[in-house]
Amino acid sequence: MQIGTLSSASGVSAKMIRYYEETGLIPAADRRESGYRDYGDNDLHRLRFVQRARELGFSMDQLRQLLRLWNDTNRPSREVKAVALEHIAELEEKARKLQGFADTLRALADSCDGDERSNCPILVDLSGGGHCHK
Amino acid sequence: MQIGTLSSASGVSAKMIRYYEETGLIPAADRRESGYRDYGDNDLHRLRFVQRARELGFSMDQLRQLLRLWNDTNRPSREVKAVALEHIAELEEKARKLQGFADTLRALADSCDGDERSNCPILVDLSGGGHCHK
DNA sequence: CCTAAACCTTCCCATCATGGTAAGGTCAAT
DNA sequence: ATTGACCTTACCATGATGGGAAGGTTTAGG
Repeated sequence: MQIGTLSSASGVSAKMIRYYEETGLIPAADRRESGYRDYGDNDLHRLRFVQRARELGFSMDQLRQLLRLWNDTNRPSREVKAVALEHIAELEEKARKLQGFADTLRALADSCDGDERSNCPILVDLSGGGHCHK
Repeated sequence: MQIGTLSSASGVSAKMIRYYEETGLIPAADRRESGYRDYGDNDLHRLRFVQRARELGFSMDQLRQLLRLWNDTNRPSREVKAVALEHIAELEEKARKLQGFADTLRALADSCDGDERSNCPILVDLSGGGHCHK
């Protein structure tokens, strides 16, 4: 299978497949005489795994861990669960932070009339209003 | 005021102040004969505004909009509110997406024993388990 | 057999916001 | 005059991705 076929079948762009190889996330592909990369079903399987994990927001570092565990059929599920839980904590922290920003802004927006007049509590707050004693 | 003083007073690194100038987010600073940048209170005020908005997750593009509105004391508050609401929607969408990832993973992690045995539903799912008829 | 299209290869550049570092100029205090 | 703290520009790096150029390969059609 050529890289284009693998790309279509896995949903990962050829560009990214080469990048994953270059950075060692996946092993270097076999080459034909022409220099073309040549893949097999196991490569497709692995790349689909990578794609699924990326869709779930795992970083490439976490993917490296997951792939190591994925290759080792004898690793305890405890280790996999630990990586997953760590990632869950990161995701939830990021989500909370963003929602916090949204809530802060929402409160400001609610206090802004949003009409043709120029008075705007949003800009006043961003300017440091309330913290400035001048 | 030199750039270091402005940096301490605003909480924005000197590096980023130069970058903001280079990309046109803030106007080019006055220069002394030595070539040193020279700032005044208005610059500090503007940079604090920028810093507050960055803390709230506004992109530099949105900041450009906000600064334009901030400079124009006669703009209707409607325009400011529109930028804020747009950003709120973006933040909430990102937060929802991350929380969705977390929920998906949480369900997988809950079904994983996390013990010394190797059986792990998390990896099975990431491998495409359930979608593969093979 | 020749050509054109559709592949593939490597290499370089860009993103966005930020940090680091290096080589060199300036200023203030000792 | 020296030292140390400051400033300047210029370049490189991040992480994950896309874009494009310049050139080689393969395959199908005429």
